[in-house]
Amino acid sequence: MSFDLDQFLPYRLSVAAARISRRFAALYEAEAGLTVPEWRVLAHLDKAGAVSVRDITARVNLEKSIVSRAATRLETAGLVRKSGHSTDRRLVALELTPAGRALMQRLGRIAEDFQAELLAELGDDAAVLGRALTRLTGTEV
Amino acid sequence: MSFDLDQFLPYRLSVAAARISRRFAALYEAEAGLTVPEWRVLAHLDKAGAVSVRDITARVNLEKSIVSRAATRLETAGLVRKSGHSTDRRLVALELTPAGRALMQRLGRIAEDFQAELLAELGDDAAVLGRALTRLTGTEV
DNA sequence: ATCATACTGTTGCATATGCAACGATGTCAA
DNA sequence: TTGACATCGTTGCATATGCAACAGTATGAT
Repeated sequence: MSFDLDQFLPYRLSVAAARISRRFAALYEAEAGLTVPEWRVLAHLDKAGAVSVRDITARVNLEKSIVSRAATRLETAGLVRKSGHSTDRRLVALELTPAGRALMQRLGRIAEDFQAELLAELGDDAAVLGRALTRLTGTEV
Repeated sequence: MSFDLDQFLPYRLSVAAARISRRFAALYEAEAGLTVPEWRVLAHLDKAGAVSVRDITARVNLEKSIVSRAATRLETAGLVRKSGHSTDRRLVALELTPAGRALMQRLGRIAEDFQAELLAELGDDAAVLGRALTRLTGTEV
């Protein structure tokens, strides 16, 4: 018997992730036309305060070049402020502007509503899905 | 309290899918340097026989332009043969060459081994994960 | 103090993607 | 039959990505 792509976990994960990402992107599209990297950087800055590109790279699973470019675009859009690190001058300190914080306030609500929607669709399976994703992703989340 | 990206399902799904895809790509990298679209087209042709670009597009969740270009590359590599459809001349009939079939034989085995590895990592959660992915992906798998 | 080495963030470049034309072909009603 | 309209696969173009190089800065041994 031949190989069945429809039962192949990497394929199914990839399709599911792409669909969910699209659904979510459609929701915040009206609020702000962000790319996925821009959204991740924004969300991380909201939680972490002033951090470097390297920190973001490590925490949100993105290439440093992608983080760098996303940060530049967000700065141009007035959502993020770049400044130099006090002691280590190689580092850039990124932080949200008031406009960035205001936007994340709205996006955070949208994201939480969407999360609730997904959890409702998943019902009892939600907890196990979470555990499975943790296992698949490796030790660190 | 602020929004937590690490608990956000679209993010976690996306990260997990990317990691697993990388792991799998590393496995078949040695066997054949395929892109993900090329791999999907190959796998579908192996199961479906002679089909059109449109059929593949519908079945493997890829843009038609991506399928078209992947098919062209696979043809250049001697893995796929393109021919005209007998009655509807708009359609292209794609099918594996003997070399393509031979490659899929090897890749299918690699994929099944990898699947088994993933299932082992997931343990009891595998079944629930499958069901959750089906729910998230919508009605059709 | 000096030098080799490592690290940070940006940029260049090749490639992949998404979307909208486009030419070619097919369908269907009048 | 003709002509309006739909469909198929390809291609052009703008943008996003991944990787390697790069300049600037820090670190640590001598």
